[in-house]
Amino acid sequence: MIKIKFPDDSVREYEQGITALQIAESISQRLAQEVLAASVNGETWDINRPIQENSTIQLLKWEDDEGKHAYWHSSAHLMAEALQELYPGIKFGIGPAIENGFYYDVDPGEGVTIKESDFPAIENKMMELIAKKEEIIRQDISKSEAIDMFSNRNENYKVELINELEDGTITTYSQGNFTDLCRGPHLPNTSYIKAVKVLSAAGAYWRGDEHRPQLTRLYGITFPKKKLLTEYLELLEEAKKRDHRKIGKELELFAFSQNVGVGLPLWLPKGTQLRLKLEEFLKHIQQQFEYQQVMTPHIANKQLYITSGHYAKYGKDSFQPMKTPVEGEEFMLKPMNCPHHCEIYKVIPRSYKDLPLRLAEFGTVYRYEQSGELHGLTRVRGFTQDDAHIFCTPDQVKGEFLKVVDIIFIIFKALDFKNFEAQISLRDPENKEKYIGSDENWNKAESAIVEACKEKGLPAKVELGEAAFYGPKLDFMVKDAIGRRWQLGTIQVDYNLPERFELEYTGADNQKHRPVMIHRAPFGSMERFVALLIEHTAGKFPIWLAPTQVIILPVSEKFNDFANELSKTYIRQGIRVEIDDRNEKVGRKIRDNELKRIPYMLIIGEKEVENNEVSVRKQGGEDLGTMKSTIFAENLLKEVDEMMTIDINK
RNA sequence: GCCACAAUAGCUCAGUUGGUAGAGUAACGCAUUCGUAACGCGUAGGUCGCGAGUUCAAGUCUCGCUUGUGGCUCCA
Repeated sequence: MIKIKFPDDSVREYEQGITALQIAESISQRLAQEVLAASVNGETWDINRPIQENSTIQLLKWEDDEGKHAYWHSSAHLMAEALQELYPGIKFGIGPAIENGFYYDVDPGEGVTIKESDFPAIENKMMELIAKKEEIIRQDISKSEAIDMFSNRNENYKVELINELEDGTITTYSQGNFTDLCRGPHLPNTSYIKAVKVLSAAGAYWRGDEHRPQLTRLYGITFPKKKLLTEYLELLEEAKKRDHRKIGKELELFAFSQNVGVGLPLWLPKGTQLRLKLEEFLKHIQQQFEYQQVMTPHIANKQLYITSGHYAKYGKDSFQPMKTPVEGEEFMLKPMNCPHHCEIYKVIPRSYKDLPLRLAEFGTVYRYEQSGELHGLTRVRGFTQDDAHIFCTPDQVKGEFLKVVDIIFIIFKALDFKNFEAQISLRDPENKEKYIGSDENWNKAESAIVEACKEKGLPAKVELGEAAFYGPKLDFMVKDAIGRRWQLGTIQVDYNLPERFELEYTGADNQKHRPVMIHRAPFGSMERFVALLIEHTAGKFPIWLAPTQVIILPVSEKFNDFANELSKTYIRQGIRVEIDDRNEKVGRKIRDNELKRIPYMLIIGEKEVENNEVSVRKQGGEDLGTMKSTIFAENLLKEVDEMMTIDINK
């Protein structure tokens, strides 16, 4: 007999060799039906794998990430099995479970492509295999056996993976005629899967290396109930409605023109209004944090980027230098603001008393992003960073870092960005030659970031090898409507540029010292931030940002003149007003659609005109009754003012 | 840049096996007019992304390009 301990610390005794599934059965039939995987002494196991010794166990269901993971991982195998039947000779790469579903990278062979139109056939084959209720069987095999097995089947991708594994740790999972190299865990059989959907096909380089063959990545998702699949697909449809590209067009916020060029956004009047309010908001905060605003040109002599080191690294992938009438003279569009700010630093000799020096600029930069990378406002070729560079002493780094984190928190709170993730990007210790700067400086910078996060109680994921070539960074990531992660706020420590630009300050010891530079952009870029803001709010902006704050509706043509006068008065006071004077030509349903993104609606009829009043409805339909038009304006301006003015001491 | 898919009126989309280009909505005009659940009549709007090819005939088939979309790689 062995002792099995449960999450609630209760202990039961079972026969040696019992499985998690049998344990579940001993508790309740319902549980046995729902359990998908089990955590055994902290390791995730198949539920039909015999347990030989005293263990701590947790039964994992669909609601548990590990349960879902096993479920989707088995689904990936199921799709692979279906593909193997439909495309003889197909070779397999890797096929993991992901956040929503799973994928499998496959090489269907020379000249064979798997297209969207083939998806139904794949789905049907999967359903067929499910109906067979095939057992999924785990097997330990030796490295040489594994190599033999997969070599015989020409599975060169798998053989490559096996070669990197240690003998004695290799397992395979089989179902029907399909056997895959796999660590598991998996479902006991294929019949657990009830609803399948192949979602998309995409190219993916083998092992993420663009110099290696490109495989076909098939994305799919499965569910234990048909209804869950339907709901998921509906959710995706709903999410599409929040797409910033769609809303940006509908609300006339921004546009693109092929004549201007791909990836170069045109900010329309309403979008500009929104963006300017955000800039004003950040300027106000920065003022309180003692930043100084600067302005620099959009181009610079190529030499500036040779000095900064950027030309060597990015020169050939950038917008190419432009020539001048002077032979040999070349200028570049600026891809970042840092070198310009370094030059500002150097204009006058600096003392330790000047530090920290915080230079801020809404700086527009141009980067030649790969054509396939461009995406709405989130990835463009010309964009404006809410940039600032903090020049400080090494001792001030941590303190300044913490203050920047505060600014980012203030912004995310004011705009209700709750689900952000923080990521600390450090260098890859295996590949130090990829980075510029001394070991000592890197270690200092990296520990400053890690400590600062700890002090702020900010749970941050640490990623090795994700650092910029000049220094480590802390990024804030936010998800878009369909769950893609985008980097917004960023704080980067840089010991490199001060070195290259030979920046100095005179210390209290009357000696020259090198300052440290912190790059930071709380929004990241205005373009990307606005994009994510649109997706988070679905275009229903808080009143201080709303491109249109008030819409005036005269109920009849007779009152159009009054409405027009009122609108002019409001606009002069700085309220953003629109008139809908189509009167009753337009039905309420249309108006509701049109108005759902506008905070206030003012209805003008006979009574209102007589008394110089407005009947106010709030976004969503709440009736606030009638009031003097001047009172409404005063209240609105006061409300906006309060939202714009953040007191950092609170 | 690579893989897959797409492109028809300002917007959302239909257009069968190749046979002269359609709807809704928005815009404009006339008529109507008091708290909105699409008033009526009318007008205008398209080189079917661009360029070749096949054909008596191409929105539809083939090829190339452009732009967009979902991924991969990249992201100073």
